[in-house]
Amino acid sequence: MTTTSPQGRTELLRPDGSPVRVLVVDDELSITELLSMALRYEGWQIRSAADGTGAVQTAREFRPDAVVLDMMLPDMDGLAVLGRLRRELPDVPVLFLTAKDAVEDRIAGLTAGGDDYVTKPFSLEEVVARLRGLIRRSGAADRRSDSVLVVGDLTLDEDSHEVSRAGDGIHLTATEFELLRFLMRNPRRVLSKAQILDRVWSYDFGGQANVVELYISYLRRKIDAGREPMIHTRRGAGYLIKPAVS
Amino acid sequence: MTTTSPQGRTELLRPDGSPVRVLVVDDELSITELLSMALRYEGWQIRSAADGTGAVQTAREFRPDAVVLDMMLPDMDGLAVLGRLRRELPDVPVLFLTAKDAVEDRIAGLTAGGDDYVTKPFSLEEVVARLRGLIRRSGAADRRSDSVLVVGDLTLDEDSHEVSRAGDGIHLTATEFELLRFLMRNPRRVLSKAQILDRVWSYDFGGQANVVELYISYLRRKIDAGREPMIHTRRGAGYLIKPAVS
DNA sequence: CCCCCGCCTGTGAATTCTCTGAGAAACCCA
DNA sequence: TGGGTTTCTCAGAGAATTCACAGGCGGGGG
Repeated sequence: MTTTSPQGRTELLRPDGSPVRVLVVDDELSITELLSMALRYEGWQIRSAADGTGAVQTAREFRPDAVVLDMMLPDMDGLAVLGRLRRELPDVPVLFLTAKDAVEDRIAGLTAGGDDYVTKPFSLEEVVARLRGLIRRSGAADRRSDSVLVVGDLTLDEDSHEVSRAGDGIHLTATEFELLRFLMRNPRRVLSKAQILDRVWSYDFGGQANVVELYISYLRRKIDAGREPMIHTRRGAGYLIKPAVS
Repeated sequence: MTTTSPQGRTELLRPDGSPVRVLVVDDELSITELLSMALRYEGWQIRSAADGTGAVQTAREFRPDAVVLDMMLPDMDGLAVLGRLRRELPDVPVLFLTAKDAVEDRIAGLTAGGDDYVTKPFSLEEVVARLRGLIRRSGAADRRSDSVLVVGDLTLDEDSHEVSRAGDGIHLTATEFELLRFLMRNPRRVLSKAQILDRVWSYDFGGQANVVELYISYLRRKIDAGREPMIHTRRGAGYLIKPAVS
């Protein structure tokens, strides 16, 4: 089931109307804090654990609808944690966090079961999107909720990553896609460059804030090119997207 | 929930009808005083603390709906304070105060959880507006409260920063927008130039008082242009805005 | 009725913000 | 390993915004 808040954002809910529950497992406090903050903001209920033992314990009583699991934990191997979690909650989808250079083949095998993974350092947009996908597909949330964002004649499919305006397919790079997704999930709302940076770029990004301007520029070329513009600048405040008409 | 006071101002209230509670944390007394005064004027209940330890302590018993937190505290790092606050009050939104040049510093990720920040020196309008936004979105206040101010046929949307009169969109600059917002939040009430200056301009503004006249003039051109005027001068007292049809 | 003070507004300059081209570095896939 | 793609830095151009200054206007007290 989905519901629309007054701000116009759509939230995932469980069939019984209660908030989705997510368990976050990572030994770095800064990561669990960051994720907890961001996921709570999605309207989800969050519990966190710092090691495998704690994870299994918490899972038993919290009964989460999804788990975010760092593969690198102090007390036991990620696979072992996964095994015990599965004994506890056979059907819960898991989003793995892995180091960039980690053995991807092992992960690949694991995600065959409908799970998914992101590499550190990740962007929050990425984590939230993957998690939404997992929860949606697991059936914990109402299945009718779909994965297509629409603003005016612009559509973005979060599953297939297809974007089109007025029927014309548009090719976007990964970063462009995430930026557009963030804008489209907050239509008609001014988003500051800081907000965009925090959400779309990795948490360890230390570069110039003008990458946001740059990517807005890229998006405009692809999306607004020769059409009625949908992406608008609010000088001194940020950017927003809205349907072309009105 | 929102309610309208006898003076015609709309106030944010918690679902149970009690006033919103805000904790202000800053080591400079002049800042906490300034903020406390301004926020009390909004009808909110304010408590303040001068350091991290005091902040956590006060938060524990005061249970604020929002926190204003200076990132630069004598006893501990802003992030450390944040962590402890979060342990105490997982869902409370935080408005960070940061020095202008320290923005890049370690603000990264902070706005991701729905939090927000303003740079010093700030204007009170800015702080109040951001705080209202945070509280509104956090759900501490009734969700029916929305982000659109209306006076006569003039509307101002705080989310999209859009302004229109009788359906015609009007483009305002950042300062014009803040001034109009202040006027519209106090319809039919005379606001002195001093009040406006204190509220809309940064607290360290050292310029000529006639910027207010100047910006009123700008607003009139854009809003009253060729229409029944809504912005009125009370010679010797100040300005006020009210619906055109008296 | 006149003058003073407060208010209005045109001009222009300094500043800040945004956009975008060019190119280097990292990345990806074969 | 090699070429195409993507990400990001740097820097200059250009535009928008802010603000000071100063002359003009006009309301209303005397």
